Amino acid sequence: MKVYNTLTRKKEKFVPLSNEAVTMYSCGPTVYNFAHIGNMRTYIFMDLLRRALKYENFRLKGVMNITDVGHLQSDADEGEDKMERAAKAQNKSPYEIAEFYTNVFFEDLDKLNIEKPEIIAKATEHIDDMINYVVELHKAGYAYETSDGIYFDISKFPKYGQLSRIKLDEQMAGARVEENTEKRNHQDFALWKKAEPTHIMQWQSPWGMGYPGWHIECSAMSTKYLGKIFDMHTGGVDHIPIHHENEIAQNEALTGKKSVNYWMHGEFMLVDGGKMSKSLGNVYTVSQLMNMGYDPMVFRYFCLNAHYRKKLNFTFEGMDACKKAYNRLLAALYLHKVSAESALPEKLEKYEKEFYEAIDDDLNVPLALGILFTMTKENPSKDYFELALKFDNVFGLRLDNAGPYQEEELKEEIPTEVSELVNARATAKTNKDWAKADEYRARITELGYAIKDTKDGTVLTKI
RNA sequence: GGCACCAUAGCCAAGUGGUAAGGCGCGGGCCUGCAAAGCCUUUAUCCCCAGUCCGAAUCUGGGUGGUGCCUCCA
Repeated sequence: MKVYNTLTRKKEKFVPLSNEAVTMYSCGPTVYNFAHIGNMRTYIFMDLLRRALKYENFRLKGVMNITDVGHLQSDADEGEDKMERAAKAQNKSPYEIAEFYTNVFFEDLDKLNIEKPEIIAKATEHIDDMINYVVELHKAGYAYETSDGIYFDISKFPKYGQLSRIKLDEQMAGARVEENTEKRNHQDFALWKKAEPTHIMQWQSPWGMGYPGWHIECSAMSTKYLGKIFDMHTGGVDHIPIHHENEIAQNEALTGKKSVNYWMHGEFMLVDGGKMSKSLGNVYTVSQLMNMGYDPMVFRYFCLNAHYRKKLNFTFEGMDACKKAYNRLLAALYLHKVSAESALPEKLEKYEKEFYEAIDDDLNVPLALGILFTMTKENPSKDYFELALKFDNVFGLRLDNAGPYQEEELKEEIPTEVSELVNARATAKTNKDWAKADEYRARITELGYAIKDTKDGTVLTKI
């Protein structure tokens, strides 16, 4: 498989360190709030990568972190802890908050048919590993203590900035962040923070009570489960400049060796052409989409329709298009499912090869979807259905749900006024009184229902 | 100010040197009393300018426009 490596900014052939299993670390959620659809896009990307690797017969050892430790609002060492703020707002303990949102997160993964990585690592269960890591860095001279914590000394790691390709001296030092005067370098980041007595989540450490910095969490846990050097690391593009840069510094300071061979990042999802943000009120969750009548698979399809390294603009117009496309896809596949015919082996081979090449080329899933659509246009054959299911090992679109095209069932009760009109229209139709029939239909429409005459009878849908 | 990405039909989106996948929509047709749904079918020369090449959406240079990051962030 060829994958795009952020480190080299090139597509490279993927060669694992070991034949046993691909070692992959994926940045997971901070569980202080609902994950939104932008977050989920990144996990869908991770899932596609995992599925594609499996399709190519790699075995996997994946780790995903659950950040259930509070981190500060800003790296400027001020501001409130996110977990604590949520806890206060909901009058619960941080652990309750974390548990609640962790569960919701996994439910969302399930809804979107995202496979859980083999190992799920909670930050609060790895505090000792983090402390040990900080101690090591401190001993080796890469960290120093200030009045409020232990910081990583960037100047001791000259390679800093290799992933994002920033030049440190060109950054606007302190432009939007209050400088912490005790820090030796502007980019130095906290490995461990000393806690104020009021801070709820804190642990005993060689530096008194405190809590870990965000970046050390991922380094400690990836090292613990995957070793100092592993194959792949995934995350969102926003993590490139700070979080992953810091991880590299932490991991490589001690070994002097490249810690991750392939860095892969999923692009952002935009909403209406701009950034998703709570203040703009354009943040959606999977549950909200479901309440609006969108099956989670429609959202997954929406994400699959664009390459993972391209920004994807979320609009409801786009979602409607995908909803239709997805439903038609299932309907088309159903014709193959119920067919007893066989397909020409050379055609099956051709589609399978095209699909493989698309996936193999840095996960060109949009192209692969196009291939699937083209295949469904073939004369119905159970073989095409079987092949589609094989493709679905990568797509994860639950194509086995293929069934005859169905109108959405009305979830609510139909008002008697409407059902009476439906009956009256049926009578008028039987009497070939078209004027009356059309009049009834117009009134049904006014009441918010659409009426369709199918060969199996009249169907009502909500407008 | 710095870094990065992007610009393909009405919309979404593949394609990165050999003559524009796929989806939605629109138009046309079949079906229907008429509609709707369904099915069939049609629909672009690739932001602008200059250059390289037998040949460029694809490479180079210069513009213009958009987005993200540089602060927690998927």
